[in-house]
Amino acid sequence: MTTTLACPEEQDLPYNVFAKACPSRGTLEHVTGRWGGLTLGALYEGSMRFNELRRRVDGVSEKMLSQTLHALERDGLVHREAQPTNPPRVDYELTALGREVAARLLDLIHFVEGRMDDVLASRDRYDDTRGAR
Amino acid sequence: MTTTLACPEEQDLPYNVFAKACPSRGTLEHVTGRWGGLTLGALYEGSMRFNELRRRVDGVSEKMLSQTLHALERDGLVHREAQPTNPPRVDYELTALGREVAARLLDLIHFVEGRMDDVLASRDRYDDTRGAR
DNA sequence: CGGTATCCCGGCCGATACTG
DNA sequence: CAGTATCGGCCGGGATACCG
Repeated sequence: MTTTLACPEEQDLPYNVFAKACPSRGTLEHVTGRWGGLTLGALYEGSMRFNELRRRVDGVSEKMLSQTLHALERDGLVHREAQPTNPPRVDYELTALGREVAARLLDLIHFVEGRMDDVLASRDRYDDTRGAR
Repeated sequence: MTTTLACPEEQDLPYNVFAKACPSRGTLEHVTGRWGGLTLGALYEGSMRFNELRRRVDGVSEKMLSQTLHALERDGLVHREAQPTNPPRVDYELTALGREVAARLLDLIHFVEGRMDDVLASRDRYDDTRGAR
């Protein structure tokens, strides 16, 4: 690298996702993974039960939702509250840290949703010029 | 859903990532995918050449970087500028749209990096109580 | 340098069945 | 309802070889 650092807040932290071995890369993958992002986004609306969450995150299987929730709970982003009733009732909710992460994620999600027309138009142009080949 | 909508800017757009078939989900996966996010983050620092990018995004293979760049270019987030010199020189840079996406992504990335100590502490607690089982 | 083509393995993930 | 267990397909993605 030369001296250019256009990045507005280039931090000098011990963690750096760009490094292969940095644990932050793993957490980022939990957060931005196929189901992690949608799960955090759904829980931002409020506490939810397992099957409620399953319906909200269209297409997720029981197994993947379970795995995803475990990973997020382990990272301290989701809190699991089980009531020993019968039938059992378990509620999932974001922790304070989870809410901060989810807010940033939703900002990204909403932005992308809002610009999908541009994206689809770009795809058409790309496919027209390159696909003709 | 009931009436609770805690989400601050619940939009009424034609695109909704939570729906399985929505194209925005695909774009979001390009953006937040394993290599997509890091590639956009790296390019936020400025225009870069292929191998420069490869070195910056530690661990990415030629094949995956190539695939990732194609997907991002198709979605209109990255612009590819090839100069027909010899040896060839190709520069990649973010489009205006790409910069906006990358800025939001970096906000998330930096936040996660900054809170990794909390995350790692949470993991230790989780593994202590649950792993003992 | 800046890629593409091919091979192939591991693990992501869905489907199904079962438990408390 | 809220999961776990197990199986198997498929494809993400690394390694290698090759091209302009």
